[in-house]
Amino acid sequence: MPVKHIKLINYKLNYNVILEDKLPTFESVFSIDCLIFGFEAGELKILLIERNDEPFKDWFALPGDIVKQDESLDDAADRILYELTGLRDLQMKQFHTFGEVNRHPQGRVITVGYYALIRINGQKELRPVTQYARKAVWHPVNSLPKLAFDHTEIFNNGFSKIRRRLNHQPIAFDLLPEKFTLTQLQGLYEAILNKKLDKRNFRKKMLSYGFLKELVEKQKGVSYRAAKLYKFDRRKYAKIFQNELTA
Amino acid sequence: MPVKHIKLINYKLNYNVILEDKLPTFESVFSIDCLIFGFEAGELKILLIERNDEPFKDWFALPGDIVKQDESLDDAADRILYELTGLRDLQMKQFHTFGEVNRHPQGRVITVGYYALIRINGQKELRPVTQYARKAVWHPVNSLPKLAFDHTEIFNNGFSKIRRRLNHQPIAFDLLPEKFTLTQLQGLYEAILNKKLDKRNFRKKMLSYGFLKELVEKQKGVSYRAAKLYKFDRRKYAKIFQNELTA
DNA sequence: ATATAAGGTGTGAAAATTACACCGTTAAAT
DNA sequence: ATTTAACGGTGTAATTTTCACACCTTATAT
Repeated sequence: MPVKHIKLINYKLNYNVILEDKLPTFESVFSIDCLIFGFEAGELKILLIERNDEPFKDWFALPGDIVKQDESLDDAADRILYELTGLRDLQMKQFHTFGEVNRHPQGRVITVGYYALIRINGQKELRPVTQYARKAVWHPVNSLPKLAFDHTEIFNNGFSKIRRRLNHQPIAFDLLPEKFTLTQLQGLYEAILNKKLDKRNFRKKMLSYGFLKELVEKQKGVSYRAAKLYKFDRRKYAKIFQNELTA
Repeated sequence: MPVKHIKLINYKLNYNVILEDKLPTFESVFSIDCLIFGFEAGELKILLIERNDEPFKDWFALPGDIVKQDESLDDAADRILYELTGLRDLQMKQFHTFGEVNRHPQGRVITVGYYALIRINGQKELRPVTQYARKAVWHPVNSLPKLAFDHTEIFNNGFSKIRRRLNHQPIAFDLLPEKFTLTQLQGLYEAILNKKLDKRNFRKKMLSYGFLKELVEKQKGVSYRAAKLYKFDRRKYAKIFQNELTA
């Protein structure tokens, strides 16, 4: 839900007026929008900012901004995400570029969508560096509010790509703590794919890949039998993947 | 091989001089580059233009140009391909956006890569509408010359994506004539994947999908037993695909 | 001790994948 | 008429992968 709903209902109507009155327009720029997924309390979430400026002041939006003249897209993505959320060093990847003529009210803006999957770390604070984002928050993907601009479309496009990628690449591990249980892993797959999976088949298959390292350590602080912890072994994965490529 | 090799060896050295002397520079623009695949004489080919202007005059390049202020990326892709090659109505799709700072000598150019797979039609002439391309030619992917700008990288990126897509989507049929034999289809798969496939398994599998329509008509003009012709049945495919999605 | 909550395990049926070789048909060349 | 070159077309068995399915075990809290 938009943060200030009543005000915003009138927003579209006053659009052109507002723009002509107050906002700068520009000829043609690139921007980046970031789709950052996290996993917390069994739920898949994305990172949104609350906008502090027109247009779409007070709306939720994907963290995004304009690419500078002298930075590559990849560099811009890193900088922008940092400025808007305080998060750094994420290794985002681009998934699609959105170039409809009127997708942005202030001018021609072509935006490149980037995504990353990360661990939500209770410690790490989300604090925007610029004033342009009032704050950054994690929001469950299952109940997203209306987003500014065409960000809902961008989200849908990126999410469906990630869903497909999940079956081919080990992207899920980026969302989990370094040490995790198989049940946690399964819960994550279920959250992304939005369907139940069979426990025995899931475990059999995951272990059969051979890139999970079983740890001696066990889960702690649970009021039931503690589960074994596992790690994702990047080295083993690289070997397996390499073989697949050369086969 | 570049068209005028000797001249071009010195090109990079003289680069800045040339630019400062003659060429316009610009702040920041979007462009489109098109990767158009065709299949002819058992070989996979892409469409290249021979550049008529600096920079990279006389080099081969992917058909590409700058997006106008008032056209969407998809529309721009259609227009640009038409202007440079005379081809129309292709239904291209974007595959990646290239945004390194110095990828273009004249200024900051971020380019969106689009691809399409089409039938090479002996009848249809390739004739560029603008002078900026001297001509457009089909070139086998297995012996590409050095390309202008970072177009070799763009080609590699797009080609590897198409290769992967081949196993999930029926994109091959766009490259064949409407009526084709199973041997032709197999040859195409082999050309794209760059490996031999087993004839019996290939036919079994293709037919098992249920989206090929066997025609009464047979191949003509061959000096050996004529093969059955098949058509790709989009309606059946849509049904099958729909079921997969809803399952 | 007992209740609770999740951990952890195996088998059989069905489907998909892989490897593999020969005869048939046609047209052109002799 | 015969031969030759070139491709068309077909089936089976072994292996691997996928899928459906249910119960006992273990740790903790009461």
